[in-house]
Amino acid sequence: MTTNREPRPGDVPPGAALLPVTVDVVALTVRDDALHVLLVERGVEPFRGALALPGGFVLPDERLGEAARRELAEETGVRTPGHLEQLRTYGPLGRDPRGPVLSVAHLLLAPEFGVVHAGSDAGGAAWHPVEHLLRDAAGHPGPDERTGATVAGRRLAFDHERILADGVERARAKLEYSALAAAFCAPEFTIADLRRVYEAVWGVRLDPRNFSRKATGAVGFLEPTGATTSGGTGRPAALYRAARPVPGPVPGRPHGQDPDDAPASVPAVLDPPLMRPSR
Amino acid sequence: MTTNREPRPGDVPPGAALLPVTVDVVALTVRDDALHVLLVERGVEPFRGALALPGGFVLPDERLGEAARRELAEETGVRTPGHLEQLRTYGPLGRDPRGPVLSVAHLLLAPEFGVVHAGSDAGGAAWHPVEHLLRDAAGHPGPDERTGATVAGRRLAFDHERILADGVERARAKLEYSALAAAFCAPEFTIADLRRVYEAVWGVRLDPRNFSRKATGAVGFLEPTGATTSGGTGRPAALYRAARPVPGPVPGRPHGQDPDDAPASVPAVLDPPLMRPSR
DNA sequence: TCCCTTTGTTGTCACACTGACGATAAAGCG
DNA sequence: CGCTTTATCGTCAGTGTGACAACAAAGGGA
Repeated sequence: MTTNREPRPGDVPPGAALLPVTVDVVALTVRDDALHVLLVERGVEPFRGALALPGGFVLPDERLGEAARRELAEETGVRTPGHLEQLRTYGPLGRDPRGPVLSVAHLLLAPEFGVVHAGSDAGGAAWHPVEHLLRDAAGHPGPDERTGATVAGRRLAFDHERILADGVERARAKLEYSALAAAFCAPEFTIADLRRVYEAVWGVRLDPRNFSRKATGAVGFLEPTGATTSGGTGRPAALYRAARPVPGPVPGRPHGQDPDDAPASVPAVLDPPLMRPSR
Repeated sequence: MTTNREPRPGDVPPGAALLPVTVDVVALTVRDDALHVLLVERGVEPFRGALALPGGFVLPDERLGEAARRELAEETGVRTPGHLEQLRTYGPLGRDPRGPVLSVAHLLLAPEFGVVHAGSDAGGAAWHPVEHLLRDAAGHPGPDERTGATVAGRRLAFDHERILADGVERARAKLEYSALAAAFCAPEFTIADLRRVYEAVWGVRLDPRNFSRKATGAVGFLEPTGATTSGGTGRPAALYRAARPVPGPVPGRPHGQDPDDAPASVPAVLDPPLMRPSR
């Protein structure tokens, strides 16, 4: 619909700023019943050696969502699955010692994927439990306080701690009123798998009986496959997959879609919502 | 915490894009029991003569929220009141015929304010009913279909129609679980004033008796002043003001704050939420 | 002055949803 | 074959909700 050429100086009023733009990705997954975030160790200044969200500069003629997927692929070595959406824009002042930089943060919710290789300017990507990284910010109290503390107070580069907090809060909120929890699961999953996702993201324990009633009762959420699990301990569980989003736009309700982002794999609105406890 | 100098070419990797960045503002108010948006008529190409959201290029050493307030002031002639928050970032491709431009959209919820003068590059700002501007996008059906249609199909410049739709949807959603409806009202208001805000934004009719029960029952929402209205027709109504936000951060719940944005006048989370009907 | 209209506020009631928890079903394991 | 483990169904009291009756408190006109 329009040309994709470089902006010419004549297009922009004199005095307007031309800003370097980066994308940073809060990639979340559920691993060992705990919420984890993908972090890289910075190999260049500033913040060399510190942990940071994967990300980097947007290239010319590149869309924001493309840039996020590309940076993620470059720094993990794999083409990442999952649901990607824009989170919020930070800056341009007071966040990078090199000068004004605008960062468009994105949020990725995905089943756990293996990290293959260390990128060019980052010393390896790895999953880190978010609980240890958000001790001071207005996070949840946490289910249990371990005595043998790990790397509790490790600080992230730039303003990435705040971006992480915003991303986690967005994920927690979205589980309430959207079907996005399935983005953390394999294509087929049990109600218990889904419940463990909610428990890990919210940091609470949920009653399996009440959760099953609400999850299967919500319209447009789950679709039984007919198959069941086998081989594990205990009674086999029915397998479900995420329900396909409704074809036409719902009249009264929002669609919860980001048309600019990647074609969403798990969208739609949850009705009735699954609210967080302790209201 | 850092220097505010211009980015030097050496700071940015070769190949990274320097992008012009604009802010656009979806300024919403309730006027005559209908949701209105502030639009300007463009005085320069592209889209000269078309209606557009107020906005413009970010200046160097300027924060995003500051730029939004400044552009609003330049194009309306008044220092705008109300709650300002970041909405979403659009672009950089396919939205401006002059080339790639990043737009960080903002949302302003405010009581109606008079527009004073036409800005330098905009031919006058004015309030426009949103209902006429969002006929095709997944908007609500609308309370009644007038026969004598006004400027129903008028198209907005750039991708501003989509930004407007996103802003309206954000406002509709936020009324459910936040105390932001008071941002549309004068400092002191009645329950009926507040109900008319909800009815205008959601495009529905609400039962005054049930609404009164829920609004006064929600914690951290309303604070009675003790005074009542007088002079109008009917029984006088009690006056309220928005409750002050809680001092410390709530442990379990998000604060709903945007620390980068202007010091919010009306924040906090609504408990229990006031849900939109027709679930 | 006395209705009458208008608007705000309190109450009532049936229904749906929720959390707590008992009971049952269906596997593997010794 | 009981025992453990996990999944699933039922029950029941408490609570929020929509629909609606009833009452309260002003102004306006005959």
